[in-house]
Amino acid sequence: MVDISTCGYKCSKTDILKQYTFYNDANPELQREIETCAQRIALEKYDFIFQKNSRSEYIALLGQGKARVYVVGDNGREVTLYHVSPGESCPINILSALLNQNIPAIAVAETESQAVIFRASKFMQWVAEHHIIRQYVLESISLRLVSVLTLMEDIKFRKLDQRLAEYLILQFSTSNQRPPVIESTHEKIAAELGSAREVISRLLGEFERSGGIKLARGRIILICESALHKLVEKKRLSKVEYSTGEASIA
Amino acid sequence: MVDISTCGYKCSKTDILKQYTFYNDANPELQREIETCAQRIALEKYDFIFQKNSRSEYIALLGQGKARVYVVGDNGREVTLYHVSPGESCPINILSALLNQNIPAIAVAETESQAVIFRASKFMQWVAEHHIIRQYVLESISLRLVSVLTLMEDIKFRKLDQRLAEYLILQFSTSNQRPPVIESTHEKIAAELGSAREVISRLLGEFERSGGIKLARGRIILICESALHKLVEKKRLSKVEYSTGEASIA
DNA sequence: AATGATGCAGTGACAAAGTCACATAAAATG
DNA sequence: CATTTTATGTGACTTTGTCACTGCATCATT
Repeated sequence: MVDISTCGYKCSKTDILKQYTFYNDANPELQREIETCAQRIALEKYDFIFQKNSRSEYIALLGQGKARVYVVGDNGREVTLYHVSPGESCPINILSALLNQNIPAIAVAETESQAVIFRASKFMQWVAEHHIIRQYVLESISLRLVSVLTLMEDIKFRKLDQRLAEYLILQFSTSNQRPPVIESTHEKIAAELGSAREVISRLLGEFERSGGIKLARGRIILICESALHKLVEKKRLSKVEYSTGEASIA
Repeated sequence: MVDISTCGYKCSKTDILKQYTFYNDANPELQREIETCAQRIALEKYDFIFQKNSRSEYIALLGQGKARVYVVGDNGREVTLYHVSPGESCPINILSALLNQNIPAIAVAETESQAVIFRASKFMQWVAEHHIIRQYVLESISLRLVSVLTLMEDIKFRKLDQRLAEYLILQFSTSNQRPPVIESTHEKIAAELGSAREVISRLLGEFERSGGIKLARGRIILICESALHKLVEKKRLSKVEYSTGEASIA
């Protein structure tokens, strides 16, 4: 656990809160109340934020760092549901805390992180009293619900090589090295995509042989981005053909 | 579209609303307002309730019948996300309507159905003003989020034969015939489980050969329930072993 | 009763992905 | 530099999905 008193940089409660729209849009009175109720916590890399089937009376908002929310199967395989960055929130946390229900997933800090937490009861009161907070909660839930459904579609309907190529392109794009590099293991990539390590290794091997990337231990180097793009585009004729229902609310 | 004026049985707005806890728990004044704002609609079997990427300014509550909410892939394969029965609600509908966002799934009436609808703006107002409504909305969202995550785990981590056997047992248990019968096609079962028809056919063939069921066109007859239970139990040692995180809000 | 149309189920060959049991190799540690 | 840990490679096999069919039951129409 990081000693809070010693960390001065980008670490005050308000610095964290300022990254959240609902705080910025709140009236000064509410802002002051939010500040007062916020408790600071620090997380080290790989700290658990919540565990499956546990309960929490706190809602956490990340100010720095990144969290990964995922589910695990009996065999130890994982599927990453989504990542939470500063300014975002986690509906699993919010809903479970507000309703005091078992948490149906796991969250860990992917990096050293700074956050504030609120008692669920206090937060629920704000949800009741302030349209801004209510809107924020509903929007963040909706956002993640959509992303989880998209993930579901990806997992069921898209080929793994396409998803992997897409993932690599995205990760390369966040690299500041030249040529772009991903510092990760096959194991971690498998957990991201909900696959098995061996399968990822095999596919990466193919990608390497076809000249798109170069593999090294714990590192993937981009050689030819268009080769990866070709993999993603392969078979992607989106069918947008609706049968017309009779009665409908939409 | 069924002619509303001619249907007398179990069809008044209040009959529908009485199946919802938030209505029953509401004060008389709110009850009256809900009744006033509710508009009746009738749905025939296979009517679409909402389409993917459409929008709706209405929130629908089912009073009779059943709806299926699902996603479809390019190849036409489907995954059923959940079913909505009277007294329940659909967070995809609620969230999309309240936030006026694109609907990320499809819903159809599985049977002839009766429902009431509300304008989203009115409903949002109730969410703001009444704790009962707010609680209902959050609870129903949470319920479905958990069920979708459970579905995700099932899809990724459990073998199809186990899921199928479990599904059959559940369906047989709702049959009022002796011996129990499921009136459905392999195609529909595949859509429920997010698999392909051929795969379901194969597995059902195995189940028949091993004496658990008897197959007929559009019909599955239960022969030996314990044979199915054996399939479900096969490999199911739930691992409940937590690694203990350092800092945690739960 | 014969004719087709339609929807449902069965099958065989193959491809994609997951599983298992290893071997090997690169870093990290002492 | 020897040992341990962690990451990766690989082959054999199972499960699931895909494709291209075939056959068969049911229903409606001659």
